[in-house]
Amino acid sequence: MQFSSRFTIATHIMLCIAMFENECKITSNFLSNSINVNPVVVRNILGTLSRAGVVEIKQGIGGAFLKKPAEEITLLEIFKAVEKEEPLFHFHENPNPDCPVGRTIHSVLDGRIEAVQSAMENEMKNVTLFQLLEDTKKKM
Amino acid sequence: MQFSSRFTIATHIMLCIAMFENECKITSNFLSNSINVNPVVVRNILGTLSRAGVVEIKQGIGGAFLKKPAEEITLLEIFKAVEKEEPLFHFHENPNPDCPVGRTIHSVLDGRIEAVQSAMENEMKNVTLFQLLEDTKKKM
DNA sequence: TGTTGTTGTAACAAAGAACGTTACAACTAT
DNA sequence: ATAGTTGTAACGTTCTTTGTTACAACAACA
Repeated sequence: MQFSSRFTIATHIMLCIAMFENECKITSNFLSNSINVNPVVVRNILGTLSRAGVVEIKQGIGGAFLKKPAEEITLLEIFKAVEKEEPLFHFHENPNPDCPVGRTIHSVLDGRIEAVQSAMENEMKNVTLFQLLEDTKKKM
Repeated sequence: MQFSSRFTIATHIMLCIAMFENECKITSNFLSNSINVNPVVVRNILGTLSRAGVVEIKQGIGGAFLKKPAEEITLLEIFKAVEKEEPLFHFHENPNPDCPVGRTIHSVLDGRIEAVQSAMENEMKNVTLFQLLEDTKKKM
């Protein structure tokens, strides 16, 4: 199991916008060239980022811009924009209620699973686009 | 994206063994009845748990047993037994080395991604089968 | 007003993963 | 030998991911 590459692509998109929005027009072609992926893939992901309220896209004329300061955009926001809102773990659906374990497995495990998911999300919440931008500038 | 139900099924299996191994013979049929899933699915997962060294299976005669005390078996061990060893996030493969962002995106993001994965794994490492067993007994 | 460069989206295809199922060889106590 | 198991191969179905073509809708601008 792996998260789809939508997340790393979306992060790449956000970084490019943050880095270049004042230098040139960021079109889906520009982005697809940096990411090396089909422009339609970029446009779709860009669309979800726009609906999530982190970027603004100029229709017709073209161009993408951050809708918030990079300091206020976290990895978690990007992640949630491109991943379906669903529990991280797929639970088997119909454990047998006649078995003591089957009857209780959900209530025993649900909290633990949520804790795992929270741990993951908290880690992502602590990383901002601004930090990634600084890291990128340092490595350029 | 979701982790496959193999993980919750495997945990269900481990809990059943821990709970009943001294009371009755734990066969794939017994387990499939509690979990409500095909016996072959159980046998496959039981096989990976056995290869991971957490259970022992009696061939021919049948029956599954814990190979370590429940206190020493963590959710992480169960998780790793049933999930492929691969990075949690699928990175887009060929970012453009001629773009400053494309050139550095890997080195900027890899560490952050590992931190997310570690956060998840640490959370799982802190839960033992023994704790789940106690929780189950309380709720019975 | 027509042209040009965009975005948004539908439609399709290929590949892989998840899950369920049948079938059967191999094994072991009795 | 029999009966109850496990191990595993072989399918089939469904869903997700990823890439692709095609084209309508849109907005600046000559």
